[in-house]
Amino acid sequence: MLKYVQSISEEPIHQRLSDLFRERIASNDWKEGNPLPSEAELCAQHGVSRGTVRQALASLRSEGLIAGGRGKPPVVAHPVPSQSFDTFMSYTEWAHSLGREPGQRTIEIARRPAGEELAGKMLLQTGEPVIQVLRLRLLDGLPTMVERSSFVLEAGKALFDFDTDSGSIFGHLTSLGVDLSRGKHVIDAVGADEMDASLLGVSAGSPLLRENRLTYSRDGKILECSDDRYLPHLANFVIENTRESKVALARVPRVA
Amino acid sequence: MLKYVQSISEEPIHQRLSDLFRERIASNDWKEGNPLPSEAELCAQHGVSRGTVRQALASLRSEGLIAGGRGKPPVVAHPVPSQSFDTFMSYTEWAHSLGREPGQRTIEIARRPAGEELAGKMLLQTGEPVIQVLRLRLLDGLPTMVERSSFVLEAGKALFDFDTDSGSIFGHLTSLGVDLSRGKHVIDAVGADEMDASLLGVSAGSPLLRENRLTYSRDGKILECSDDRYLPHLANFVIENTRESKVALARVPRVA
DNA sequence: AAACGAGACTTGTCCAGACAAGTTCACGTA
DNA sequence: TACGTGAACTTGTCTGGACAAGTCTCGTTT
Repeated sequence: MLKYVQSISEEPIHQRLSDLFRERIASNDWKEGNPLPSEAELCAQHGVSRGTVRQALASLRSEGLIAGGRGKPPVVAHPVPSQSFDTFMSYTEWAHSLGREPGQRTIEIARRPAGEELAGKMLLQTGEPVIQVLRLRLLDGLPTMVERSSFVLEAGKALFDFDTDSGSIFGHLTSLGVDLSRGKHVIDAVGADEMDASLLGVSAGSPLLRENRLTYSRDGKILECSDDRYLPHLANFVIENTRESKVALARVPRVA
Repeated sequence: MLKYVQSISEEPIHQRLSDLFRERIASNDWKEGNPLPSEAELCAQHGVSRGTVRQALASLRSEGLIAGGRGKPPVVAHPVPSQSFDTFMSYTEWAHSLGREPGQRTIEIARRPAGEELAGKMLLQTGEPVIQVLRLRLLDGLPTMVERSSFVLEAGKALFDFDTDSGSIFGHLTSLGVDLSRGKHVIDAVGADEMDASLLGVSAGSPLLRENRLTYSRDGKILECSDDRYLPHLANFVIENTRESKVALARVPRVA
């Protein structure tokens, strides 16, 4: 623990403190429902002023890790399991975080002009070239998801000299400095088409869980549009929400 | 605006300020991408110290409404549309927020002992009585979703003297003081069974979007377990996440 | 034994000041 | 004209203090 704190000691104190507190909660050192030490104690223990301690606690509070009221010490709240941005955005990261082995079989990678529908989704001109990748994704060797990704040229051109069978496109792009920083995910259900059926080993028309994803850069440019179809008995989505802390999610009607 | 601030003037200053700023962003008075006034200006305008202004801004920052870095003034961030807890939890609230007309046809309401599977989900003893409601939900008169809800006795007994055809169970329970304050939603896809098919007017086996919901009280007790099946061309789920602000959501593997 | 109340303790709120670190812009120089 | 340099400005960080408001404990009173 100390090692960690020291290794990043350029970070501001309040952030080191909140990281430390987060870790204590995660490691069950501070147990759910138990009260935290008082602010005065924390000040003395770490040799900082009350404002700094409060700044660290405010960070935890905004994440919903602690809750409490005036007069009584804050208590460790019910932990809402939440995946990091990388884990949620990247299939490979996700599988690794579960201790499973991700895999993929690239069916095709192509450069072609965007059709009308795709161009509309990605806010491109119809006919603008995009890079399209069709892959079957595996989990511990078993077919789990069919991925149809379309990249804008700027992001996708880096894929031709990348072995798409070898791993994470998300990770590869990130390591190249492409800043994928926002995702919008529309989740619905769809019947398997002929391609889905043969790849996933189910019969045509059987229900699949579909995630339509748009990935944005920091400045709001759309970089990727994806249609991922999961075997519903193999993967699904979990959302937790509470009255106190707002969560960015929505159930929306789909226009015909 | 002033009226509003005055009417709740018992609230702390930093909260009134953040409410005011939130409103300015919502009303497009402060436009997306534009920088906010400097902290010094805000202090002078409202006659408060910098700490208080910063406390208000920190609140907006934690909600992802503003973003910015050291040296330059914070800018209004891309608004991530997010539904309130009530709107996400209650079908009736949801429809109303869209300006649509919600409806429901109660197929049955019954008290029966919980089966093994349900008892496991709700952490009850097998055979403990639960109240089960089966309803077809409509949107502007059109069948949209089949809802299978099971309530623990404590919450469900209030439903027998409630006309389940008349509106929101969530709203009714809330008005009775039942504190539904947390939800866990597992989203997957499933083929329509005979009952779903006849109610929704589709053929058996066609793909439906399923939400398995557990509703908790403030102190962590499970009050409701629901299996909602949507016509996927009529409703789906949207999740937005960014690298900066964490979101409570997860994609999880489903154990066989 | 139960109810009440004073006081200690804790958190919430707000202020004023100081320095560090980054940005912006105008001015002077090459 | 193009380029750096530096001052002014802005936000981030941290401190110390003060009072308000709520909680808890324990001793006293009923």
